[in-house]
Amino acid sequence: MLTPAGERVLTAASELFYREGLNAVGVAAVAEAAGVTKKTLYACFGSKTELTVAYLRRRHDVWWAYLEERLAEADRPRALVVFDAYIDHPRLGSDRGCAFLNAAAELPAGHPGLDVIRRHKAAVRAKFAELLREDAPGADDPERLAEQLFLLVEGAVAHTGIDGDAHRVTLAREIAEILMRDPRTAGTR
Amino acid sequence: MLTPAGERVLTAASELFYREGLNAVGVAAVAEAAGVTKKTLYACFGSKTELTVAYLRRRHDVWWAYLEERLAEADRPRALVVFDAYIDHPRLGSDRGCAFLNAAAELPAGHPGLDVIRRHKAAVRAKFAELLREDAPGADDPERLAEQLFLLVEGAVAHTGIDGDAHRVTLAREIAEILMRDPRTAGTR
DNA sequence: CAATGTGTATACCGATCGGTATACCTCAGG
DNA sequence: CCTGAGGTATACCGATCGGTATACACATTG
Repeated sequence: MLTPAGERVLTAASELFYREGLNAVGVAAVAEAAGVTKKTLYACFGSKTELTVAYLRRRHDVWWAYLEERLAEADRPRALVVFDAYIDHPRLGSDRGCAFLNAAAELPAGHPGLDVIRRHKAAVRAKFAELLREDAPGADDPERLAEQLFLLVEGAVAHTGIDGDAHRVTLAREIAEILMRDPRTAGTR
Repeated sequence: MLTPAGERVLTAASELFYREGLNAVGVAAVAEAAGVTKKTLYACFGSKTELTVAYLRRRHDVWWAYLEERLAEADRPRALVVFDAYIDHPRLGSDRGCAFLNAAAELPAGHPGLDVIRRHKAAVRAKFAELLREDAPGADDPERLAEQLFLLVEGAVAHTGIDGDAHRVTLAREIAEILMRDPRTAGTR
């Protein structure tokens, strides 16, 4: 469990890390933004590496909870809801693109944050497969279609950081619609 | 024109910036890798910002020349060659993903390198449109299909950095093939 | 009451950051 | 011959990096 001060540190870190980048933000800046001393920051997180991991985990948890919420009230087929969740999450900024792809671009090999990122991406991909299996039990190759949808959404959010808006996610959603309608997407010919 | 020493600096910077990230590599490390003093580096490039811009420009030029080379000897439709160029460029590393997306994740707002990145991406997108127009003059909406193919390749190379290999580019190529074959991809219904 | 945990404030550590200064070398071209 | 461009080597600058040390305040809780 995080102390109240630790919670403020994590909130400030999430904001700064996403907006400025991991390497561009020092622990002193995080502490000051949280209204906390460096000592408190290190008492709660131990190191910048662990704070980075906590930031990525929190980001995943928040987005995932929102996704599940949207999925619960959606009608079939639900796979497209994943795109919607990327487009209009109310609290997570999107103008700087995907926080996980951005972090992956900065983290050195072996950084524990990379595992969090890979697990997040694997979870999204697995969710696509789960939704496709449940909503269209007779589909040719749901695993393969899941991989395709995953690729689409990845590409869209990747470019969101350069564009400054999420219009390509909408485009990706349209392509996804086509793929889900067309039996040939399974790659059987 | 660059002096021989300047050329070595740019080569070393390209390698290091791509492998380690822009913010993780200091000018001293670049100079040492190039076998050059910092003074020479600054005589040639003036600042790390300008060196970064030169790195991005060079990266675009090298890849673009390779793309044109592949396109010249390809048969129609040539749009898929863009995917191939991403998959197997012999000299540019691909295990760290797209150098431009990675750089965009690190550069602060207002950095001149961002313009180089946007121009690079716009050039790729325009090349798709050009190829589609020339190879399939009767197509419904080549601009829209170009946008879709662009999105696919962007997504694939974005994830290449996390995967460590380019297998998703191959997947994107397969989806592109489907889209190019199907008249519905123009989004007319 | 005392003790523990959570916090503040401040100063410090060695290392590295981007960038500059001084002094010397070397070699091609007028 | 000699000048100037393109180098090298080294030392330095103030700022910031991640991380630690010392000392004090204020609660809750046993």
